[in-house]
Amino acid sequence: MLEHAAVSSFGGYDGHIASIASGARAPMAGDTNVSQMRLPKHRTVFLAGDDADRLFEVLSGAVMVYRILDDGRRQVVEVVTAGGVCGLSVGGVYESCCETLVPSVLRSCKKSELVRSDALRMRVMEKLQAQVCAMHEHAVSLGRKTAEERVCTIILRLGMRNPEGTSGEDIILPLSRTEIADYLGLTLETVCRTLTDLQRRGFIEIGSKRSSIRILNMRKLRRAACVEECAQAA
Amino acid sequence: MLEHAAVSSFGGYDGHIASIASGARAPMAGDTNVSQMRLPKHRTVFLAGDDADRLFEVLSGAVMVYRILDDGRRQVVEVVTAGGVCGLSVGGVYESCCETLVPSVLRSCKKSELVRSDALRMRVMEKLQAQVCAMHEHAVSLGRKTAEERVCTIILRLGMRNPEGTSGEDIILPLSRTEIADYLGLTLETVCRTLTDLQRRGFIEIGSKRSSIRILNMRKLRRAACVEECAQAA
DNA sequence: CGATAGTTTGAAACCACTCAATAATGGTGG
DNA sequence: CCACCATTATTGAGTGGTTTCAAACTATCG
Repeated sequence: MLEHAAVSSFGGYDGHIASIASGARAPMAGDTNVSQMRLPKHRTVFLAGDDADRLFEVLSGAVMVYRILDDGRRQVVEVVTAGGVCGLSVGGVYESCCETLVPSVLRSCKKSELVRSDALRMRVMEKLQAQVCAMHEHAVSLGRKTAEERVCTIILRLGMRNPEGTSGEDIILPLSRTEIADYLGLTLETVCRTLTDLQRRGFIEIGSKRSSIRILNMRKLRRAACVEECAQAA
Repeated sequence: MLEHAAVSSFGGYDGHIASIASGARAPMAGDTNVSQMRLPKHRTVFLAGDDADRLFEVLSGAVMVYRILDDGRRQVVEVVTAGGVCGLSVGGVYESCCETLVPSVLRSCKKSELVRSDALRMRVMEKLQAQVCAMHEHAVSLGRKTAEERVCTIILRLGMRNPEGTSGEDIILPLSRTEIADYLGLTLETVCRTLTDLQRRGFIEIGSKRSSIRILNMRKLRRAACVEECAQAA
């Protein structure tokens, strides 16, 4: 069935992980210095206001980090896939919420480990660098791109595993329309309309399962996304 | 004259540093592993496309990191003040441009130093954490806040050195209207109009030098900024 | 004191949002 | 397996906040 599937897209790779359902909240690893957990989709990893004593590494799957304003507006500030980290904070508590988008495996460790373990620190720092760069990209989208450019950009990013120019392979979106909207700073209606329009113009084809998208014309999509060619696959 | 002055605001503190004018571009530290430079305002530190072999620490002053799209749209993705770092990259070249906003002192080092020096790595990592959190805030502004909320937010941030609730002290903006606009994802006209409106309503007072602003009603400004109280001064 | 860059203000246009209704999907239980 | 329900997605019409284009105004510097 896999109504949600591989994410890779945002920088790592992924596999389908059967979820082991648990409570309504990710089991916190008490005082264990390092622990690993397998979470089903849409499981809260941490909430704004929680003690920010742990750092999380996404081993597989994907999570989103988001904030909610008093009046309910939500902004997904980061989508973290395999290879990324989350759970940073400046004060003693998390300032954002975090939940899985798809079944995911996370490793968490106490932040005090960062001071102790050189290997961990090295790893985290490299991931942080990549994530800062990704946030810059995101800021450009949010600040200066039109709705269409933003939607094209996220499609390209989610489809990045595809070989260059290989229009045609299906991309499974790990995000719902609402989540895409909250990530792109748009409304879900605008996201829908834009997707429909891109399909009408032959850029993409939306699958019958709405979470799958096929790129029909990579060149047009790239142009419409307004991204400078930069990141080449390692 | 100090038409541009203390920045502090974004997390560090600042002093006025007499600039030593040099060429049109910051002198690159050749192959020196670590070097320090004092730059006047509006000096380019690096450009998108440059070899990304160096990392920069802002010792005093402030810089902005920005991108320019093909059609000229610009987005300031980050304002880095004393204590912050810039110059990260995923590939071999910088993807953004960076220039000083005010006279600043920067220390740069070869990225290979990161692997070698444990102290440096530790320091950079901590700064990166804070900057990721700041980027999250910024993403909320760009994605979900109205023009007025964004402008109020940046004023508060630029005035953060002020003791809680001390409305009345002058804040010197290190950014021009255009730069504020490019940082907030707005046009300079909207920034102007919004500032004027905030003044008309008694939230702030704009100095005769347009780069200085006085907060008249901190409570109203906070409410209008739509920020949850979070970061308390250390 | 004139020139230039930066800022402010105005009027009209447009993109994205809001509100609202319909359609499709996915899961549940008979 | 199919009917039913809740959720998610799509489409439409009208509004509004921001942008765009244009013109004045103000500082700053030689």
